[in-house]
Amino acid sequence: MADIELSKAYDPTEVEGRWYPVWNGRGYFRADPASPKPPFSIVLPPPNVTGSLHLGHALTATLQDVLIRWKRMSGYNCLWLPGTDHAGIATQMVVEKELKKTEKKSRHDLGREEFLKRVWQWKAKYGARIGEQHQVLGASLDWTRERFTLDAGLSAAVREVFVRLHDEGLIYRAQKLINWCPSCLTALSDLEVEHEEQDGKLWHLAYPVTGGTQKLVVATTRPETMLGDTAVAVHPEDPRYAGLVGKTVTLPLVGREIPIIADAELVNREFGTGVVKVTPAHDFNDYQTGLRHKLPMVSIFDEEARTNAAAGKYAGLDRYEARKRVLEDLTALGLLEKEEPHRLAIGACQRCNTVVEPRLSPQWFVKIEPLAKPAIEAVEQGKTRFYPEGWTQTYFAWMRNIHDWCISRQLWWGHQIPAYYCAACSPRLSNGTLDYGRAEPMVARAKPATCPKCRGSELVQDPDVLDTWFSSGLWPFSTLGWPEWTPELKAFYPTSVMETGHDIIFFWVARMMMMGLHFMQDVPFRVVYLHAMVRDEKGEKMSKTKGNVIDPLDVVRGAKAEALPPAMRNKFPEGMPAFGADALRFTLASLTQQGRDIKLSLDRVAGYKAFANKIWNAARFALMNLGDFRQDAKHVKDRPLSLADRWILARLNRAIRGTHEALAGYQFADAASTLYQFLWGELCDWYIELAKPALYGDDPAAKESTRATLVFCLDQVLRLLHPFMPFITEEIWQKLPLSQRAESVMVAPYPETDRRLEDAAAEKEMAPLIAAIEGLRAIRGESNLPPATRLEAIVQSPDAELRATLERWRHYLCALAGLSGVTIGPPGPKPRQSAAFVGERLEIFVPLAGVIDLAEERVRLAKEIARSEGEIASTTKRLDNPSFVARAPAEVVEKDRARVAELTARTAKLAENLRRIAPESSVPDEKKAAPAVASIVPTPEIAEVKIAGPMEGAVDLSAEFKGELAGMTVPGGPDPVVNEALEKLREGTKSGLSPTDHYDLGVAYMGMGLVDDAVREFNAAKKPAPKATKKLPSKRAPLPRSRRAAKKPVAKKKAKAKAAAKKPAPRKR
RNA sequence: GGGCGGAUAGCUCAGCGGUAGAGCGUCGCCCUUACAAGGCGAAUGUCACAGGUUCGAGCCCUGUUCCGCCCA
Repeated sequence: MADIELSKAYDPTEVEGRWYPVWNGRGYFRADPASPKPPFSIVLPPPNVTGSLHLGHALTATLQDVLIRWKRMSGYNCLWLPGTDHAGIATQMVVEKELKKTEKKSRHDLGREEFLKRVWQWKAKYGARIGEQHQVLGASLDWTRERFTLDAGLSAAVREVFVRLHDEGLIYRAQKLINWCPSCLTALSDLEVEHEEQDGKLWHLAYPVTGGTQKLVVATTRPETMLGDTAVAVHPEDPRYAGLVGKTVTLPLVGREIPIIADAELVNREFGTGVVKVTPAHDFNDYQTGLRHKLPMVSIFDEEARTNAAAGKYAGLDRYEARKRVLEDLTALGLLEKEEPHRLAIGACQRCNTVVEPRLSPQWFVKIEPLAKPAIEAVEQGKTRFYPEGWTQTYFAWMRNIHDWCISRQLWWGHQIPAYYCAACSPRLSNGTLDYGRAEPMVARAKPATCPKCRGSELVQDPDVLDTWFSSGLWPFSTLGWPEWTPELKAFYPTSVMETGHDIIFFWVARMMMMGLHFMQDVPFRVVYLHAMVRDEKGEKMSKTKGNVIDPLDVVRGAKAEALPPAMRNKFPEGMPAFGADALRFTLASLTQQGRDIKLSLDRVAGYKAFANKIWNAARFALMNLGDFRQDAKHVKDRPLSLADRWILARLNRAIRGTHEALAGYQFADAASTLYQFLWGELCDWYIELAKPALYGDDPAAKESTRATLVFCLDQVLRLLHPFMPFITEEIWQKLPLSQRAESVMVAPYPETDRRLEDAAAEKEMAPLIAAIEGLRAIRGESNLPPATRLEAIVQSPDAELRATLERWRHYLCALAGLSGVTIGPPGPKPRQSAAFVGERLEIFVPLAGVIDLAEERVRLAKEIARSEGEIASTTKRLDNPSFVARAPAEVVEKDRARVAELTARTAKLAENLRRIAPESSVPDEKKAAPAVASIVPTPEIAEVKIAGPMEGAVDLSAEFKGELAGMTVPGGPDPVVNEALEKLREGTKSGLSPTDHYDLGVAYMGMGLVDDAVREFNAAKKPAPKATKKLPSKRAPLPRSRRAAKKPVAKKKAKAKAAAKKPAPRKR
């Protein structure tokens, strides 16, 4: 296997292009309804057939593929069913626009049949693109079961549902007020209207009371609709208008006499004048009022929202023109009393953004309440669960307040309504065409042969089509063959998970719930996972006009600059690099923790591309060092393993557990982060480094165990990662010298936790090693020592067992910390002029005065001390509180006590070391070690008075402190170093301070707890002696003592170390 | 008007009672033969504001202010 060489850098484009056809060709994506394995199914939310994938689709594809691949590898019989939606209005509009552009024709020029032919052509041309894009993303969809909402089968299902609901009285036809788009010329459901608050006006119009001089003033935002007023309403208990109810007003401009009615529901006494005009044919509230009071309903607009004959002399105007004219004329008559600014919500068509016009027209409706009730109960009973949970309430709120659903659309592209009219006996309009509004529909699965009434044989189908969501509401079962009782339906309904964007919870999720329960007597899915909306990195919605749309395929395959939208071109003037599908998928999965928006930053994608490269190189390292190793049947734990081997296997087991738990809870980001952390933070950063001595060494047994461990870990982690990064994992996995290999990682079993891999002892043993290595690296890093400089270290520990451990693994220490040698022993004489690391139960010294920058080392130690003391202070404060000790759980108190003890010891050691590396001659004797700095802390009061913060600019420190320091005494004993420094300050030497002075001053500051100042002095001590004045760092003035104490300087351990060492449990949920 | 989500490091976000975290970015030192798409080290936070509960509060409660979404 030694011949296997990977290229140095991972090239996603080359690799990703190869695998999809292989997987698909081998039939891995195909579900088998006859399989004995437990089923797991997801139906892909069908994208618009003529559209192209955006990042929201990529997110959907990623999350679903993660679930599907995970379950497939876990032994489930997985069905992931792809398909597309005919998307009625959207598609028809696109094709109409194209038609206008290329042939300058409208759909009416072509006629219905010809136009539909064109749409089908369009579908044939672009429909395949969705599929191709999913393949680029690696989505393991079962293409043999691809569906389209207008397929014959699905259309049959739609007709069946329509007829059955109609027979059950749940679908009816009625003349009702509906939302109408005057541009799309169709009815819309409530959901397809988008409300937006705008600045508008409120006009006060005076209506003269009939037969008198009195006027009623109504307030309205739509004065033009007064032409269709059929009443004015007041509140029944409004004293202002008592006595007027029952009288009439004469509608200005029109001359119609209309009643004054009392209606407590419609009228809000506080709003406007307390008098409301009632236009039942053009306002939903007024419509209800009209029904309550049996008012006439006068429609004044035609289908394009232009005034019709009912508008009298105003007929033929656009609604806004009509408004203008009405206002002009009312003004002329002196009936416009007032005009004031007013915020109002405007409803606009979801598709074309035209302001919708409520319109009275005959439409088909679904009586929704009987369908909603079971859908509410199913969720209440937990038959379907929402993730994130919060959506449950949103779902309930909508479902409990639901209105009948207008399902007919005056479009051509869609499922034509299976209702038929007799051409012979149906009423006709004056122009001779059939009057569908009054005709009696016959609902049937197929066109009836004759009219049951007149025996006429010419029947015409209702020209309207159904709302697109009507057919998509059936998607979870219509795609499985319903109304036939197919094996697929039996095996895969209810589906396991519905994963989609939260924006269509009402449009789609709710309707699938209702339809599924009604026709399948069971919920359509057990779990609904609703993902956030993908936005650009600034949180802005992606839109073509903003030019910030990111095409997932550009991210995957890269794009030339000129092919990018403007915002992207700015970011990538040289063109967008190919990040690869794996990187995009991993990014999207990692971002799912965010709230309702996902801000996609391409920097993040770049980061995960680097991650892919990291994996690639880890594998490359392994393969280069495997020699002739081949995995055999022996379990990895049956080999003689090194500590590092045992440790990484234990960590692997935790990663397996973490991944499982995260996926089971739909915590995609947690799973991704667990894998990222394990692979990079543990396998690469630690294990591979620890493995090098063995791999490069001469011990064949050590080599063998290391190789076995490496291969085992890679095999397992590649499988774990496969659902997220299918391509790179397959590419590498194929190259591993495994004993029992499946054909592909995607059909290899998903790793399960294995008790044999657990090894708490190894983890515990590694902890001090890692701590020691990190300590040594910190010393090295702070002194800016190049890695080439080998160091000699002395480790002292009172713990014999720990000493033995270190002794045993001294080669790890040497290799990873860059040591030439290490002496391990019990606490004893400390080497002079050495850097020191104080860990738990061990101290490390690096006694190379010539190599290590002792000044840097002093700063480092000072900071360590400060942190330690800070934590001691806060913990002690807590322990000093009697109620804490009394009421807090014993283990918490005990933990705190232990922590204080540990930190106190640590501080003492650190302080001692700080003293021992004092510059010049102030190195004290080993025997007469001065007390730890902590013990000479002066009282805060003194410190507070003493140190005024250095101001900006040059300050003569000695002058500033002169006098102030004169009376200072340091309680806790005469520290010669501190006293000397203070002495010098008191003298106020004009020539400034020597490095030693600065150092001493630093020590003094430390003693006072003034960390910033101390650090500043230690830094100053590193520089050559200054001139007369000393420029202080102009950073910020130190905080007052009290504030600073509140700051919690805390010893921060790197998370890596934390994960690697003590804390055994990885982060959950 | 009702409801929901968000406000934590420069940026994007985890954390939801017991010592403030990650990724990216920043700074320093290194081209150490898996990886410079890299290694090692470092710095960085009045956890929006104001009250309250608690021995203890980003975390729970009550208000407030911003930002965003949904429904009427």
